Amino acid sequence: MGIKERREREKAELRDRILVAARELFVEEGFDAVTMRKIAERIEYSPTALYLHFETKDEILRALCDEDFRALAGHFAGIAALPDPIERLRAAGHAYVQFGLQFPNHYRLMFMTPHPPQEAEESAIAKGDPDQDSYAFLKGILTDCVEQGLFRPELQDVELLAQVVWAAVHGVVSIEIAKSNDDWVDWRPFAVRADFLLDALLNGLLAGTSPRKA
Amino acid sequence: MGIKERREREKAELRDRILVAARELFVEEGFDAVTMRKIAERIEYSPTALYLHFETKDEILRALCDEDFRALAGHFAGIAALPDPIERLRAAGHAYVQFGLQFPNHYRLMFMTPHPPQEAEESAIAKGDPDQDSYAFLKGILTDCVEQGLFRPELQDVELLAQVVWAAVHGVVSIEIAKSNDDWVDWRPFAVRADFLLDALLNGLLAGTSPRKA
DNA sequence: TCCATACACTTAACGCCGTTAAGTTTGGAG
DNA sequence: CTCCAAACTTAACGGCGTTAAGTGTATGGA
Repeated sequence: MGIKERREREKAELRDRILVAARELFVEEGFDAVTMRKIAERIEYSPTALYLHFETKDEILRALCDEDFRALAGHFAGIAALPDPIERLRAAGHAYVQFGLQFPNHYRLMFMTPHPPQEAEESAIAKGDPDQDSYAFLKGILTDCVEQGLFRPELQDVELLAQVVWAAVHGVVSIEIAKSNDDWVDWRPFAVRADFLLDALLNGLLAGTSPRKA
Repeated sequence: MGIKERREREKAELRDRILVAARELFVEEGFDAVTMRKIAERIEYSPTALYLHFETKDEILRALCDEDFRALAGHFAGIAALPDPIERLRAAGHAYVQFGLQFPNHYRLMFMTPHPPQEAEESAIAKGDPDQDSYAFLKGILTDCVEQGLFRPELQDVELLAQVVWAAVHGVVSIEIAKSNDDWVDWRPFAVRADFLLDALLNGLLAGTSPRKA
């Protein structure tokens, strides 16, 4: 009795088409252009049809976020192979920053917009798996740094380290997204800011006294 | 002939009442509750009356931002008196962070939301005056740090330093605002994160090799 | 084979939103 | 007293997210 299966397949297909359309709108027309009506028009269904697949618009956005979080994790591919954990950390920082600049609308949705607390995480991302969970990936790198004694000896809390490194890099990216066209500030080039912050922060974390220069 | 003056005074008064109402809504009901209609209801005028004083809703928000930027600068009062520029820098960081946590809706509007580029700055804030312009205040502190040789000698670009220090602190604050109720991460207490990041970054900037601990 | 039904989907509508067009009131100038 | 300009209102437009009610059709059971 493959009928039920076929039905489910078709339903999942439409669900996917909704997400694809939403993502296209996001990329092509920006944050505010993503409306239920426009998504519907793009897939040639009525707006209410979307509600058969998602409870609210917010759920569509959350699903998009999920995909984007996995995409972000994908941006880290290859980095795990670098032998030096400090190099890994730098490379991860660059990958993160590059992701943010390449997909500012997604980044804004993922990291700059408050969302209602997520339901107990049935988020389709395997939490803790570095291939899907970027935060876990970052913690993995920092664990190596700590275990190899690269950081100052009092720095042992990997969770805290991860949150702070993340915050720093997020700071540069999100200011760039929100404020880059604000002429109040005589902005240095983004890449300079990003590299400089990462270098300075690493200098502050590393055990050795001699400043590294990339 | 004080009639014209009286008229202007009354007009300015209503303008102020609009801003006050908008700010109240902001604080009491949050970001999305600030609508033209609710502002109007609060001051007991019709919604269209607002358009006699502001061209668009965005202009109201920009005016609010202006006030908030001055308020932020006010948060730094007293810090300028501290003799040690490093202490000033730390204190400024704390003041900034405290402002962000106390007024998350304002902070979100000021620093986490992209705005159309501002018109040639008739923004009512005296750019460069540390009492009104927080960015100038930060640059002042960093200029002192550089001139007193407290930073590593290759760090001379005060503009870059300001942008990077700001980015770091903004990172912690904005992640807190956007993500604090996200259970994916096992958050360390906010104050710990903020202090740790500031300390680590300062360690990376300072000339001396011995890590400072606050 | 025919019918009842479950389900995917649509049409129409509600109550919001920012904003505009077209009146209405009113107070001071001539 | 009249006229005008400015301040303000009412009514409306088009768009938004979302819901209620109705339609058509494929399907499983008789």
